[in-house]
Amino acid sequence: MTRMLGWGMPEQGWRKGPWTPEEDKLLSEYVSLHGEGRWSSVARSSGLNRSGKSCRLRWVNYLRPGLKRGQLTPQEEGIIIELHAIWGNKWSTIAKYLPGRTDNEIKNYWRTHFKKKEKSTQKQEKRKHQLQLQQQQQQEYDMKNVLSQAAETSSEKMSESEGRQQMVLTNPNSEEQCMPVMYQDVASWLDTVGDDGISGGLWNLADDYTVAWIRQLCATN
DNA sequence: AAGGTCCCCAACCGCTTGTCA
DNA sequence: CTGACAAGCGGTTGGGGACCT
Repeated sequence: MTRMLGWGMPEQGWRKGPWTPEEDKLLSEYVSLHGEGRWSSVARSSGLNRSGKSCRLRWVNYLRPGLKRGQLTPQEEGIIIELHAIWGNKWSTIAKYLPGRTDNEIKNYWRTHFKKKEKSTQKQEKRKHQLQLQQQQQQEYDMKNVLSQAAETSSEKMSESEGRQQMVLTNPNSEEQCMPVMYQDVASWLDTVGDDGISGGLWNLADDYTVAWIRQLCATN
């Protein structure tokens, strides 16, 4: 069965995979003679056994004159960060502000350089959550010990001075009702740990230029 | 040295949008 | 208005090289 693809040509027969130098030459010559556009006729007339889609992609991302090759500059990286904050994954829109760079290139760059940072941030969040749980469990455990001791001496009320932990005993046999009213602020504790421990990872991964740019962005926002 | 893992990037795929008869 | 086709876009995949164990 012959399946039709988006560009109105049969799937059978089109070459796929990496382009050869000969194919590049054919495509470049054809486009320089006839101009960009009408990609399906490029596919038919140029002698290339490639779909129009494939021809367009190859031209736009690789053969088009004026394309920059190689690593993005810190300035370009900064522009990407800033524009992505505005437009999200509108790669072609972002690409318009980076002459010589393609949407595909920017998209790939974002995925490899910033997604991993996002991933590491997620790991940090997970770690933080686990620590919170551990902290909570430890406090509950401590609390049970305190309660069991307290239950021995008193079954009424126990309160400590202001600004410190406070708890209310209603029924020593019911765990739920014995939950403390006030706990130490776990988040504030995590904040103190976070500077050189938990949240340090993101900035270790980010290069200086990125950090500088993000700081600059934060300062302007 | 060899096998495994990670990273980068070219290319493909499917969906959406624009244009025209 | 509608359907067909062309073109564009963003997400995803897969190959190959670099790096690690």
